[in-house]
Parts: sequence; structure tokens; C-alpha cells
Amino acid sequence: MNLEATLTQLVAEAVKSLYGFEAGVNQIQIQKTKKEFDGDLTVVIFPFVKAARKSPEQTGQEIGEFLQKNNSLIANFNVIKGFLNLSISKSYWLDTLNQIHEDAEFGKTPVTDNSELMMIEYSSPNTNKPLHLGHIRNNLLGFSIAEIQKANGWKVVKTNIVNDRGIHICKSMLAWKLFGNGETPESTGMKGDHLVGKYYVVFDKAYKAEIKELMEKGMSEEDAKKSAPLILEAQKMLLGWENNDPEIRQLWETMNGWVYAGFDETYKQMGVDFDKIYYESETYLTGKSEVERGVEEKAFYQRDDKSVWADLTGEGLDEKLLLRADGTSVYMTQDIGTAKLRYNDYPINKMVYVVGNEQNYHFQVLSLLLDKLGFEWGKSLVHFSYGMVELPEGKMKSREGTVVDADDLMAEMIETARETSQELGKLDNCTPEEIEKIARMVGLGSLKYFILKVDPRKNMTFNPKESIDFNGNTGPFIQYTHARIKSVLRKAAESGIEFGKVANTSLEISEKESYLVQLLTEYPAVVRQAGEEFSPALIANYIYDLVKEYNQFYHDFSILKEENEELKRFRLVLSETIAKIIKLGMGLLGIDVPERM
RNA sequence: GGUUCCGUAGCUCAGCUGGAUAGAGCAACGCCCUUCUAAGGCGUGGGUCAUGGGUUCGAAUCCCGUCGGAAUCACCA
Repeated sequence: MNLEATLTQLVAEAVKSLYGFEAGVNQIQIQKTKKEFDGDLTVVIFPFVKAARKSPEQTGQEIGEFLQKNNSLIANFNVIKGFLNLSISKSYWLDTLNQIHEDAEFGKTPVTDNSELMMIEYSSPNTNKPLHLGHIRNNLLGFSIAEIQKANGWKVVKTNIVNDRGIHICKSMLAWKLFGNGETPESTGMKGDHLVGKYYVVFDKAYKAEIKELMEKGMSEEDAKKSAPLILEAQKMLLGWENNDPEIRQLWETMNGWVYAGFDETYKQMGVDFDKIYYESETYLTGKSEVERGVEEKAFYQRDDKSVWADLTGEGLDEKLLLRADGTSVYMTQDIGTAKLRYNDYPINKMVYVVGNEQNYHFQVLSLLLDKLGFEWGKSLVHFSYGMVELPEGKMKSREGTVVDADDLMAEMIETARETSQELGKLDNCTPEEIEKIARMVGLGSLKYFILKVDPRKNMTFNPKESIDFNGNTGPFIQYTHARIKSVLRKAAESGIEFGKVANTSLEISEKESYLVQLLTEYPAVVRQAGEEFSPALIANYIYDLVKEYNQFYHDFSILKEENEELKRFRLVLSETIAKIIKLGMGLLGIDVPERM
């Protein structure tokens, strides 16, 4: 039982014995004591004053005395207004520290055969252009959520649905065919996804030129957009694709192959991965047959023009198209098909979609549709909806060239990390390989942390300059603290100090030190809550708190110079435990922490 | 217009299952490297928690209205 639960019980006993008051669980409020006051934990007295028929101060005093008398856990107490501040005995903190120190899996709920399975979909790129900053937020959130749920005892399957078919891919293909001169990633040295993206832009330019030309001839913009030769040709290509035209299929496979090779590189650099990848080209037909099944089962209906609709007006939404009059599928159809296949492939207990908040409506509808089709988890699917990433100068717009490319950004972060450590002379006695490895950890760590520390639901501003600034609430600050602790531990080991655990648990430690132990005890609760709320930000901010407190501690004491051997050993154990939690916590965010930097 | 989300320091963000004087970082200024890594620490200044009401012993937090901003309401994906 944890400390808070124990205290809740003790307080319940106290008020019952003192005032005959049967307190409900909600009425006993225990919280961390604010820094300005003495004590570790605080009991809010207000709920009991009515039953006690005394002033809050007096009531607090009585409860405090009762607790102290009946339990050795409470070393001391004070009452300020309606708040009873309890000081927990030092030996409790020392015992607790020993326990946390020994537990390599602290804060983790083990995954067993009985664990439920959570499937998490994230990334979900289109194959016509490279990944950008928005995808980075998606990928980092998806990966981190998967790690967090694993730590909470879920079996997790990470999945990716690749949108590999449609008019947008045909645009790239057509432009490459017309203007590409047979360029390949090998011949140009470009990453495959960038090469294909380049031709997507080429298409757009040429298409716009055609529209302009047609408009100058007096055509309306709307008509020009519809009748420009290039778009007609692209549509023809899409039709050819659907009809399995061998030449078009060949080109499609080749160019998608380039893109996948490029994506793999980006994913690897970012440190994310997937257990199972689905492709829309393989799921959209299933979607069609599922929708047809829905028509047969009267869940959906067909209009006179043969188009298929779902009537969601009963659920407070509109009617939703599921198949066009010509029988071709829409986005929703494909998602239904993908869901069906996943359901066949895995015993899914909970399905999570990591997708931007611009699709909130889509997932609201999808949830209802899956439910109508009889998927048990349809209703309880989670749309992990996150906000957009904006730049200081406004939104990212591909047309205006304000998109931040994922590969470029990561490379830039790593480069900056390298330059910074060089300037500071931090890595003078490291090998080039070590320097490279550390620069990568730090550069990517700063990017990841910057993005993950923000509440996912909120839109956020990504300031490239600020993210490369390694001060304050940043990844490098945390990594730096970890590296410094490791450095102390190395020195301690060199001088032959042993610190397996704290032997003398009646040691007098300072308030600051017991507070650090208290912070450590909160880690499992933070992990649990982060899982429930799907919020890596909770973990990020917790670790920052811990690190900030530890840094202050470090400046107050000199560990290795401490004369009292017992105290020195305690501080080494404390430091080592904090380093462990930093590593575990950052691991849940997908961030590596270096041993030195 | 309907629905959903957001509004906290000049800027970027915490805090939101109601509790004490609302916290960090950045930016500005002033200190601290004969001390385990100064990518650090300490200090100073900076707030009508968008706004008006309600609920109560107590509201940044819960409820309602208003004002601002975003997303969405496609036979796009």
C-alpha cells in the first residue's frame, strides 16, 4: 500500500474515533505539502469541521495529535488554517528509497498472458510526399503512447496504415513520366520520398500553368481546374490503376518502393517502428464488401443512384456517404475495411487511432459505423486527437514553401547539438563515433522533448530557434543531469565506494533529500495517469520537476566530498535512483539518455 | 449557422478529480566556476488566470452566458 492510501486510512480512523464521523473516500483529501510549509503531506481539514464542531485549527490539531500518537510513521505535524501538515519519519523515506533503488522495473506493470491487447495506429502517411513536422508530432506521440501503455501492462501492437493509392499518387507518377527523364533515387542521390515529392510539386506547378492558360482564354476557374489536360490524364491513370493496367501498376510499385525506402530511413532516424503495416490498396476492397454487408443487414441504405449512405441523424449527426454512385470507395470505406482486417488479425480489446484533430468528426462517425457493423470495440475506439503544429510565422503551407521537412529538421537538430558540445569542449576525449552517437541523442532528444512536453490536445507553436536552445525545460537539460549523475557514479566507483543500499535507516537527512525521495515515489502514479489520459506530457513535466529539484540539491551539497560515509552512500543511492527514473521516464517518451555528454 | 476544442506573465508552456500567497522556462538585469560537467545554480522585476454571472466555507479549476481564436460540417484523403 502506498503512503497516501495508508494515510487516508489513518485519517479515517482518526475522525471516526474523535468525532464519530464516517468519512467517505472523497472527503479525505491528501496532497503534497506546498514548499513554503513544513511537512511532506497535507490533510485538508475543512470536510471534518462540521462534524467536529470546532474551528479548523483546533480540529487539525486534534487529528494531528491523534495520528502522531498512534503511528510511528508521522514524526511531526503542524496546522496552518485548515491544513494539517504531516512530516513523515526519515526512516520511512530511507526504506522507500532502498525499495525503489532495488526495483529495476519500478513503475511498470508487467505484461502477462492475460493482459488485454491495445492496437495503436499512428503515422499513416501518404506516399506522394516526404514526412513533415506534423507527422513528427504524430509519430512521436504514437510511439510514446505505445511505450506508456506497455508500461501499464497492455499488450501493444503498433500499426501503420499507408495511404498508397489515389489521385495524389497518380499526380506524382504522371509528372515523373512526363518530365522525369528516368530519374531514380540512385541516379540523383535523393531519398526516394523526396524524389517522389519533388514530382508532386512539378505536377502542381504544371497544372497551375495550364489552369492559368485556360483562364486567359476565357474559361472560368472552376471549369479550368476540371478540364486541364494534366488532371484529366491523372484521372485516367487512376482508372487504369483500378483496372490493373500492368504498366501503371508497375510504375506505381516502383515509385512507392522508393517512397517506402525513404520512409524507413526517416522512421529509423526518428526511432519509431511498427509491428504491422497495412496498405490501403489492400484494404479498400474489404471496406466495400463490409459496406455491402451493412446494406444487406439494413444498417445502411442505398439511394436510387446506387450510392450507399449511413443515416446518423438519430445520433445527432448527418447522413454519411460510404460508396459513390459509381461504386468506388471513399476514405471512410477504407477505414472500415482496415478495421475489419485488423479485427481478423488480432484479438483487439482496444483500438487507438493517433490522428490529428481535424478528423474529429471522421472518427466520431467511424465509431458509430463500426458499431453498426457489429464490431465490439467500435464504440469504445479511442481517437487520440492532437492539435496542429504551427510555426511562429503562422501555419505550415506546402504551397508557400513553409513546410518543415522531417529529415531536414532532424539533421539540423543533430548538427546543432554537435556544434554546441564542440564549442563547450564537452566531448574532447571521445571518439568520433561516440561524439556522433551523443550528438544524435541530444539533437533528437531536444526535438522530441520539445514536442512531447506539450499537452497533445493543444495546438502548439514549434519555434525552431527555441527548440535548439538547450536551456530550461528541454530534453538536453534532462539528459545533461543524467550524464552528470553518471559521471559522479563513475568517480565513486573509481575510488572504491560501495553503495548498494542505505544501511543506516535512522540517518538524519535533510528536508530537500526526503522531498526528492517523495518525488520518486510518485513516478508509478504518473505513469498510470499518463496511460489513462494518453498524455506523454505528464511524464515529461514530471521528469523536468525531478531534474530541476535534483539540480538544486546538487548545488547545495558536494556528494563525493561528504565526510559522513553513511550520508555519502545515501546520496549516491539517491542519485543513482534518480538517474534510473530519468532513464525509465525518458524511455517512455522514446528519448535516449547518454552516459556522458 | 451547427458541433468540437482552445484562451493562464511580453513569448513558449505547467497547474484543471475545487483548497494555502497561481508556477516553470525564454527574454531583461545582478550575482556564483581553487567544489562531482556553468548545456548549471541563486536573486530581482513581470498576472483583473479572456470576460460577466452562478454553485460554496473556498473557483484558474465545476455550471451558464458573452467575446476572441482554431478545427470540422465534401461523391478530398
